[in-house]
Amino acid sequence: MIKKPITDPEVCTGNIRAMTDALESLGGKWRLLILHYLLVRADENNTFNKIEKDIEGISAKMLSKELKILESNLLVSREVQQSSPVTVKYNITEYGKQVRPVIAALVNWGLAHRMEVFQ
Amino acid sequence: MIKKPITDPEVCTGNIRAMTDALESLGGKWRLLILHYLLVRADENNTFNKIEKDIEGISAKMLSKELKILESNLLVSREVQQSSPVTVKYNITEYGKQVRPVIAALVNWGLAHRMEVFQ
DNA sequence: GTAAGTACTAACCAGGAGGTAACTTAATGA
DNA sequence: TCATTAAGTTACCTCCTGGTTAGTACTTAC
Repeated sequence: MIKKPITDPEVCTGNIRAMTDALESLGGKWRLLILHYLLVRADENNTFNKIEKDIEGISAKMLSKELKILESNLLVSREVQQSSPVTVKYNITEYGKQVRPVIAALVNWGLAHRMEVFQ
Repeated sequence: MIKKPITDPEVCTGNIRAMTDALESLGGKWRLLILHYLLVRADENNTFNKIEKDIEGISAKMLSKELKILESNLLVSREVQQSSPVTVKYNITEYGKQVRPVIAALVNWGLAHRMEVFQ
């Protein structure tokens, strides 16, 4: 029930910009799904192929592209492992873990919405 | 720090579906901005033209389309007022107010992200 | 030498999201 | 009579997202 900060016009325009920023960085079909995947599997050996197989429906092209963007936004780390053949390990960064509340809010809303709309 | 529900594979697939649902219903460039607008101005006289003028950059076409979708998802109410010319009042529903945590999470993340990326 | 595994990349394409501008309908007021 | 206002709608266009299919570079195993 934080009334003042939300209704204050100045804070509001800041909030709108913040939300636009967030939608820009986290929007799209795959980005939050990838982050969710890596969040649940932090510190596991999340290689490119493993992620591609586990996230239903994603193509190599999209995975590669989205991982690059997430990496450039410091949300995901990329580590080449000198095995043979060379594998690449992706993990969520400590900073990236801050998306947890966003994902939690969406998951909660999604669960409640399914209840509401489909009885 | 809810570990069990998040790492439990069965709950996880449910979570993924929930998040997909949420992204489907709330995704896109305008929907959350409209909901944010109506959330801040609950019970005000939010007519079509007023919303169109206040939300920077949105066109009548997009506003009309998105409001229809939000209404069909029970997030927004539409009320025709018998003035002349006839005006239409839009408001967020009680159910729609449940998006508040989603918006709050995005706003918080957006603010923090701006700090991180732009120092 | 060839097949398979890993991590991509390139080329091509379709659909849809979203932008722009003009038009509609109905009532009112000058 | 003409302009104005509110709430859309329609037609048209563009660009981006994302899908599909191949192909590349490298290394090891057979």
